[in-house]
Amino acid sequence: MNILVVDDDPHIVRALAITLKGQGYTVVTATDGESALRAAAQRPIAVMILDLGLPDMEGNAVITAVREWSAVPILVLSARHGSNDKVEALDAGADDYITKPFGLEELLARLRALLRRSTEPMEEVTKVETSSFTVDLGKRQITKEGQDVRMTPTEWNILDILIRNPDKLITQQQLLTEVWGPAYAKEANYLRVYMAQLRRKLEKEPGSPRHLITEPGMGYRFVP
Amino acid sequence: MNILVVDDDPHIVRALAITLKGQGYTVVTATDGESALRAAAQRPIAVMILDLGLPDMEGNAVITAVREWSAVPILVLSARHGSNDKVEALDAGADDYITKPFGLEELLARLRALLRRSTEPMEEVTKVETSSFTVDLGKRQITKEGQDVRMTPTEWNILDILIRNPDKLITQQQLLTEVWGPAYAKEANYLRVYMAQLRRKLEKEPGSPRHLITEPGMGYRFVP
DNA sequence: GCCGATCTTGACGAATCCTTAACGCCTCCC
DNA sequence: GGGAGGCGTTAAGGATTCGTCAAGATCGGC
Repeated sequence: MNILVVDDDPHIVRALAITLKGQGYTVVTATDGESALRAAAQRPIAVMILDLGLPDMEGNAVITAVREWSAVPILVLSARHGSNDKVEALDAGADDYITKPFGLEELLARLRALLRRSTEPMEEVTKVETSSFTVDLGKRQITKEGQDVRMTPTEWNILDILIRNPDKLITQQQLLTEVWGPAYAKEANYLRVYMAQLRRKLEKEPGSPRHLITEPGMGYRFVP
Repeated sequence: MNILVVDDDPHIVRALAITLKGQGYTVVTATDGESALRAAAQRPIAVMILDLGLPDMEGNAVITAVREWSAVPILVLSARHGSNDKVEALDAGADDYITKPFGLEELLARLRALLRRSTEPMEEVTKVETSSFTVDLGKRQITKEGQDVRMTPTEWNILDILIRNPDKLITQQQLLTEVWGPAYAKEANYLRVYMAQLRRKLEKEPGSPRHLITEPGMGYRFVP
């Protein structure tokens, strides 16, 4: 998680960097607008913390330039309390505005709020492809030879667990307790029935499965 | 664009409402936590402006309750300047925090920043066409065989969610909580009634739908 | 205060899914 | 070689869910 800190005062940059690193973030720094824009272009940035009093560029110009091509959240630091400055920065594309001097805790909390919102819409890229079928975990959609394959809730539950743990052995008890509840931990019959159905729907040769593998005496395994 | 204003002081509510309406927003108001939650569940809210000094509930409790089922941006107003209050509110799920007294211009600018970010990721999927009907999300207009089709608010809410997620399975709970609020998560009856109405209005053969598909036991899916 | 539109609620066959049992195959071990 | 246990397959019943209809309740506008 890269955080870009831009401030012309090296002391502030260093202090912020230490604090942020202590929180587990990776920190990238810049002391002027030019290098800030370059740094932002070089690597993926999760949040940009931007001081408005830069030597080479008007602060709002930096915001506008970044917004030309990126939607990265921008948190503005400024020594100016004027309402006008805030409005201009926010309307230029900033997401938040704190006036110096600020509390570190507040800065971190606002940072978390921004990160929460920006990483939330990041839907997990959950598309798994095998030689005979494709599964889109997000859409809950399965395709086999161009055709959509329908799944019942129980079938989907089982498949979901197996696919989210590729190549990993899932014991029968794990599957049973996850899908049916702990009370059914010994109903291994259910698994046989449903694994057979899954194979009939997904495998090219259900008789000799290549992706939904049985580990005799142990459990099942999904092999992409 | 609905904005929900929550404050126990009627003067502030009225002043804010007038200002916001002047900006072209639609304003919904509440003076305590209970009614705020109810109001938020009743209709789609674009932003929630929340005062923390409510008579019936702890302010952060309101935030937590809303976050149970909605990602709506929350802007907190508070008379308390303490850093701790800010951190707690932000970590509870608020997106921004302004201390009273505040400048109206700043409030509006922060509001714009929140709206920009929450509506930005909304892909411009404004027009969807299928073999039997056309939907214009922006104009809220539906055409079937040259004829305009009328939708009730609830019908539209459901259709809107489904169409904005083409091919994606939407759970019954998702639909119920998004349209009716989290308290109705088990009223699967409603969905059956409304899905039948949507099909009667949109599908060529409502008996065997081709675009509004049921996934038994799970939910519904819109297939273009 | 009335009327129309919309939303809620209940009930009923129909479709779908889950459970259960039976049978045959295979492997492993005695 | 035979038996036991685990596994795959199939089919039928019972349980759950779905689609449909209609009537009562609620809301909003005139």
